[in-house]
Amino acid sequence: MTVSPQHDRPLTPKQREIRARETRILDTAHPMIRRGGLSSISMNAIAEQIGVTRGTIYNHFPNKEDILLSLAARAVRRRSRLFQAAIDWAEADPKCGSRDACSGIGIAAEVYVDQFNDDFTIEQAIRHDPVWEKTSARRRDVLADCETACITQVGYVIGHAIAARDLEVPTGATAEALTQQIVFGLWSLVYGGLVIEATSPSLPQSGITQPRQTMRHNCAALLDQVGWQPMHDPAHYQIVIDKLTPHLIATSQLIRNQSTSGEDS
Amino acid sequence: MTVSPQHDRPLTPKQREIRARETRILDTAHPMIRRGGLSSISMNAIAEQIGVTRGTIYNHFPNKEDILLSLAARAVRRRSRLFQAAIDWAEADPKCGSRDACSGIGIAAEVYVDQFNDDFTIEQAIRHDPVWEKTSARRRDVLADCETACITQVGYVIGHAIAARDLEVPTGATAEALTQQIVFGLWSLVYGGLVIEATSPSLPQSGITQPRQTMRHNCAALLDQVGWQPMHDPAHYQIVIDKLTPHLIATSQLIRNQSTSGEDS
DNA sequence: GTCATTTTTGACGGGTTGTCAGAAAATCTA
DNA sequence: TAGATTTTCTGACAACCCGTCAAAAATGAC
Repeated sequence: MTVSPQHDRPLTPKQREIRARETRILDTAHPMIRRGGLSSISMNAIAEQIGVTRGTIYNHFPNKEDILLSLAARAVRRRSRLFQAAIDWAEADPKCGSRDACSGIGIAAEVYVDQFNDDFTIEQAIRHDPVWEKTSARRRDVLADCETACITQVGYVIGHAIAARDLEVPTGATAEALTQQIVFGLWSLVYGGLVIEATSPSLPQSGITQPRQTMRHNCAALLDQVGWQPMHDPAHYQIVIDKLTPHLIATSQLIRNQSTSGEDS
Repeated sequence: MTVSPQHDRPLTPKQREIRARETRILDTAHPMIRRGGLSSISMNAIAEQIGVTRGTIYNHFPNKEDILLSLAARAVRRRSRLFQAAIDWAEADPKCGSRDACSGIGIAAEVYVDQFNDDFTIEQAIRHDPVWEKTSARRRDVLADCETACITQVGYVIGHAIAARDLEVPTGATAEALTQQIVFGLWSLVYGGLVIEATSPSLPQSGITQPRQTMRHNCAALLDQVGWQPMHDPAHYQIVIDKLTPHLIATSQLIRNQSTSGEDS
């Protein structure tokens, strides 16, 4: 917002500094979550840590909530890259079919929650109206686009499954309806399951002792129910998990190390 | 609103007033959500509205978060009563089997979100660590018990289904494992679906145009997959929805009007 | 080196939470 | 009923935090 739209002119040192600071703010805010929880993020603390006054931060973000929203957009981008890694991995292996790619995305979601737990926390935090209502519409749109991209990845896999005849569209139904059902089903099952696991202390008390395994089982049940070939084979599934998980963890490391720069808005 | 007369130890007028105030605080805080959102709840506002100083409120609750937690416990109790209404309704109708009772709980969850939307909001809000970490352990336990009660209701229905042979425990598996799978599956599907519906603006953009219908469809698919008899019949399901929903809405009205007193802790 | 422009500052006003010593009220006792 | 004791309430206080804005400082063009 403080940077004037200069396209051809080389950036002046000051402009460079300002642009870099946007990233620096986010890089500073993010690790605070791990150290002191979400509530430890404050304009004060961020400003102090990067050696600048609060007023300056407000030149970049209109409020704290918008910083959170930007962090959330980053988080979703990371998740999306993990999804893509799973898809690529499955497509590269001739032994893997479309269904494995789909399962792989589920595994990727699990790895994401484990490897980028703070990001997962952020994603949940920004949903809450005290946060949400203060955010700017522009950044909300950016986030929505990131999320749509994630959904699109799942849709892509489903589309390929239909094209490959692994998945039959029932007579009288449309591919869109089927896609909607699967996407929303898996989304609810995985997102809901992981949120419940992360935030419901009464889980073991309620007889849910193995949420992850149960979650996978339920996803498989859903895919079986819509007739996604090949049908669930626990042994094969376990092999996919065992081989894909380390790959995704390595990818996580890669993502984490990569510069967080790029478009932020 | 009036506490049942205690025989052994008559309450002094002052004690009565104090005890009643606990309820009054909650009754005052709750409607603030509808008016100004969650962020409009403040010790200041509550104290002012019931004609007392902030200090007095702190004699009842150690902080704002504990008030929210108490409201959440109330909320879960309301949901539980709605669940029970659905179960009772299904058991009273000879045309309804165990599976209808299970579906009924799902309908009840939908009605709960629609009729007690503020309560649903509260339930989500207290999960967030900035809130959660400030709450007292005692009240957290109370809440956990309320939630366990809800889960137990679902477990009860599943147990009856197994007993009635509507649901077969697969050879090599235990009833506990099957129950866990169904409970966690439905919980994730419904809770996740409703949270996504309520907080994800990118939903239509992502091709999810009918979240509720899709959600029901997926629940039915899950129950079909585990072989819960009778198998899904859209027509019959619709009849259950059409008859049960008004009943549950009426029950909601009843619950809403009923005194919110009782154990609060 | 000058001067217009951009950027940063830091003090200000308004809010919130939680505490606590002292005031007030209620209850008890004689 | 009057005083003593206990309980309860108060309101000021300290410590945060947020967002603004006029004035100061830095920048960079000429």
